[in-house]
Amino acid sequence: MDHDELTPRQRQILDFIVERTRASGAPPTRVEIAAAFGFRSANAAEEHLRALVRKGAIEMAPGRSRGIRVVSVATPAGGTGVLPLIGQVAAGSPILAVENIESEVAIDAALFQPRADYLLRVRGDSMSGIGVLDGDFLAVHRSATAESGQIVVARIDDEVTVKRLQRDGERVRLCAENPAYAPIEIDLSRGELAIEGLAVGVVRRW
Amino acid sequence: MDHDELTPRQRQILDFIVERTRASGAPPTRVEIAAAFGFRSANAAEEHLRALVRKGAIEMAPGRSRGIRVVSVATPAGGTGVLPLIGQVAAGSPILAVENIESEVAIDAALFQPRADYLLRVRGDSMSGIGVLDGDFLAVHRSATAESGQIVVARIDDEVTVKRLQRDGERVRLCAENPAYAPIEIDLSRGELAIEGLAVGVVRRW
DNA sequence: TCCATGGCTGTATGTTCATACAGTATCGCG
DNA sequence: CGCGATACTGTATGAACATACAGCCATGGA
Repeated sequence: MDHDELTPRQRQILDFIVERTRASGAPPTRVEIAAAFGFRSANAAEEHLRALVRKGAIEMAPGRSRGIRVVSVATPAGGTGVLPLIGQVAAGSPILAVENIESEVAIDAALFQPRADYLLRVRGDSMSGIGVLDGDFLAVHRSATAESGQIVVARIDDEVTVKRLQRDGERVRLCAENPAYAPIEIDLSRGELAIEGLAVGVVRRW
Repeated sequence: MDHDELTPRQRQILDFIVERTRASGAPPTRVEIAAAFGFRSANAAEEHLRALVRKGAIEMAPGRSRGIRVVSVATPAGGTGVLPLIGQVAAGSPILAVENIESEVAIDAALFQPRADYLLRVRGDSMSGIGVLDGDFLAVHRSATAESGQIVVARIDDEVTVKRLQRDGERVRLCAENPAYAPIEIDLSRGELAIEGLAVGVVRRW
């Protein structure tokens, strides 16, 4: 984890290993490392590798060719996440109901904070002011509550909408981020508002 | 690409190579493949590998240990893709150089079309007109060429920038999507423009 | 029927690789 | 000053690997 204590030379070696692994599909050998750095002896590479193992930057499988593994630099907490993509939400159905799931998208849910539970296809340009366009996928974290100022996925009269929440005591407003749309005023005491989740990110494919 | 013509056995071998590469960090050797399938001869693995090369499923580097590379790009079951996230590009360095890679993000590269090769952190609001904001991650497909009208990642005077390309014969313009920024005019014959890639999507985390 | 292809066993050879041991030189630290 | 750590050169050895060649058996065309 904390291989900040690496010497500059050791960091170069580590970088080379990462780069070479990515480029060629397998980690380099001692001789390849030596060649890349101009060492006349493969042992120089060997000793650098030992230092990297000692400092926790890599692991080595004994006796195994190209048995170098870079520790932890790569994936932060491997999330082999697949998020459901919600297209249109049928009236009266829960958002995550099977019939609403258009497909599954391979994205790590932990990319977003708090973690995303699903992607919602945005329709219309009511949020264009904050760069959320028609057709974008909104990453949504399920939550029944929200704080003033947050972008929420809400359900009003059985319709799912994305708006910015503004709370002022008992009075709540759902504001579009587009001057062409008027805010929606809601009286909480009548309980017409159901918050479905918080917007935590956007994914757009061109 | 279309190795549907693989026999069931060959597909098993290919799957094993993919799995093993992911699990151990390097492709398996002939002996390891033979051991995994119970072959009593490493040559059985060798011949399977040759068949896979013939059918375009893998490539092999001659004389190189663990020199197997799986050609297929869209990882099979949904794709556990990981894209490098490029923060700031050091002047004079290739975009994908290790020192530019800030982290890795678990997103299926095949989510985008054409496939994304890396994510580039956007700085500034010059593309805010099309919903690309400061801090967004631009999904980029590597390409040295682009057509008029496309959003490109280009390098001018050793600086990486995102703009819309407009080509008019020998004259090329790089336009911001923000009226506050003036278009950049470039004479192609002087060769000052290097196109690094095409924008294929956006990822934003709030 | 012959022949190509897939799928193996068995043996062998030369290269690639990991790794140990013996040195040399520099540098910062107590 | 001496010691340990870094950063190498040089040599060596055995295990790991890629890969060629010689066969065997089955299946599915031509």
